[in-house]
Amino acid sequence: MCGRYVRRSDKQRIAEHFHVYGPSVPDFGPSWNVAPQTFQPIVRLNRDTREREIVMMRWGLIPYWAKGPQIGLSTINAKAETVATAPSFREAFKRRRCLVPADAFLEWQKIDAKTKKPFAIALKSGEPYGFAGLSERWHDKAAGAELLTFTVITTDPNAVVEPLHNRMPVILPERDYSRWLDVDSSQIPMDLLRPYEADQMTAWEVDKRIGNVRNDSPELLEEQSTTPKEPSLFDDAPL
DNA sequence: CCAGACGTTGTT
DNA sequence: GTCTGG
DNA sequence: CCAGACGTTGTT
DNA sequence: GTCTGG
Repeated sequence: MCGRYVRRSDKQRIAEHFHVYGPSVPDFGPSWNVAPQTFQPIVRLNRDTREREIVMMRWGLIPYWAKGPQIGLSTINAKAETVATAPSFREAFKRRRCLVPADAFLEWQKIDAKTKKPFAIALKSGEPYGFAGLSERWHDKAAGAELLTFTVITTDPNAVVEPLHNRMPVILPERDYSRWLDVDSSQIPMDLLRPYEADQMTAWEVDKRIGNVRNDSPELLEEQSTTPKEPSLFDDAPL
């Protein structure tokens, strides 16, 4: 599964990698430990211009029909096996596919009942990558505002992840970005929902304190962009 | 997903 | 053990 | 017909 | 909004 990830790319780097050229959200810095319920940048097609754009959304998808935001606490992931038919995801899968920029995802390997080791999994190339994501717009009647949320699709682990965990996020190769984002097409890109090529990935154990890093709240994003506090997460990365 | 709290009364 | 906040 | 769920992971 | 269970 994917309950945490690393995004060391700032807005500029993301715009370059995902070829986003148009107007976009305010600047933001990296997040070294992205947690559910925080606002993160995603890439999607602008509904009017059909150009790629970066939008900030909250992690934990709330279907447009939800009566309350509660369901968003358990929809940080969507299973590839059921995403086309599940009531909470099927409409978004057809019409609101997006890419979630990341540089690594974190998995805690279970050693025994009370011990677990955190690992980071990234591309050997060190390039950023995109999770296959879905987004929704939910009308919060209480707050009288629209809330944008997203989820990350999961699939079976590849050979790199299998020793660590029984699920992994769907990561899309660059060549498939366009097809995934093209929500106008009547062709549903189901074939893209598969484990990433293991030969191109690497995993390494990270410091236990990764779980204590709290530098990705919306309030801190602006501060981070000027004074980033970078944990040594990538120091040992065999990239 | 993890980390951290897990309580009450009264006062602002 | 279980819930909440991030 | 209405009421209630709609989700994932991991743990028991 | 739509499906399932009763």
